[in-house]
Amino acid sequence: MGIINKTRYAILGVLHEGPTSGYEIKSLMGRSTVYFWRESDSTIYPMLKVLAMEGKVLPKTVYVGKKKKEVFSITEAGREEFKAWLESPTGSETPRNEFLLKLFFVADRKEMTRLFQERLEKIEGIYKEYKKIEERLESIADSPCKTIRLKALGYGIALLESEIQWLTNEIGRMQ
Amino acid sequence: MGIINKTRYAILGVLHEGPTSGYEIKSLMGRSTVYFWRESDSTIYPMLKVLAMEGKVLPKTVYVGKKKKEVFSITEAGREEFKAWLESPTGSETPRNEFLLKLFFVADRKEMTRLFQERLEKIEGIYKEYKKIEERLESIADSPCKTIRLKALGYGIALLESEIQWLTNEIGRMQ
DNA sequence: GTCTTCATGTAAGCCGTTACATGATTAA
DNA sequence: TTAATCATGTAACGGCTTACATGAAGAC
Repeated sequence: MGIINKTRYAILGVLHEGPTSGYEIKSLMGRSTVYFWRESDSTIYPMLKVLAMEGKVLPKTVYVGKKKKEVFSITEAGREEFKAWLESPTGSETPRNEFLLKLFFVADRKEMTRLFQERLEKIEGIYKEYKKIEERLESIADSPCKTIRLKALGYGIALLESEIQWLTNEIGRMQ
Repeated sequence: MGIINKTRYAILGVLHEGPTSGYEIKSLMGRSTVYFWRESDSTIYPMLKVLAMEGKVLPKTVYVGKKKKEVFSITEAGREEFKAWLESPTGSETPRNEFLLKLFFVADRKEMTRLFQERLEKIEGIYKEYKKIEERLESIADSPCKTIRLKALGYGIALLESEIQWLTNEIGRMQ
């Protein structure tokens, strides 16, 4: 029951900040939300059409030089739906974490250490990416949006840091 | 391509520790893996049949009193597949975290604080559950399995603790 | 001229959830 | 005797991923 598909909110969220084309949404997500919200290539264009039919977004054909683009802007109805989603209780993610599943079944310390090491390497990579994004964000001009984004990013970074610390500590102790 | 469906490993993992019926797997998962690996009601029985056809598990009809049960035990082939999975590189979870998506789009501090509060309440609930499970685990007899499970649980607890701390700190600062 | 990026889609197929179904046993 | 738990499934639908398709503009 109820709406399961949340691609619409991700799209409305991007459009909330200004008119954008499907392609731009795609590449923007590839640069920003990938780590916590990934959309497959093929989801965005059809969803934009659905949203347009529902009157939540307004399409407009725009020419950049000779290139044609469909640029979508959010409508009042779209804003309302987006706001309602933001304020609605957040559904829990479907708990499917393969790493934790393995951890649960692991039978000896050696295998556990290997799992921890693998995990550590992975999240250290993500941590570095986050730090890069943070640097880029810090270099742009001040704005309320910037402050909030930095806080959101800081949240992710803080969690990664404590995980890295725990894992490093544990791996060290096990050897 | 490749195998996406990991229900099989969750099942093999349970059977790895001893013969079990579909119903028992279901209820055991409901008590233990729910927080990081949820299987829907209807996935387990069909998967057991598939695994039986593949020769990874061996079904056996057992009577408990007058009650009929299908009890499955893992075969050598099943053990091998399970071990191969445990040792294979862990695929990253599909990143779809609605909370972080909202956090990314949130436009003002008030809404952000509300999000943090909602999140805090939720993970405090999970934290309590984890602590209960930990207590139960600590009370049973010592075994290598127990030590490892406790460690895995400790991992989850440590992460939750640092998240709770961060959120509490941040909410306090914002008011 | 060729490669990359921009730009927009369709189609097949698997995966998973929800709802639907059934029936026996045991505890209250 | 009624509710809960044990016990085992089927079917429909929607969501998401992968692969497939197409074509223009600009960079090198």
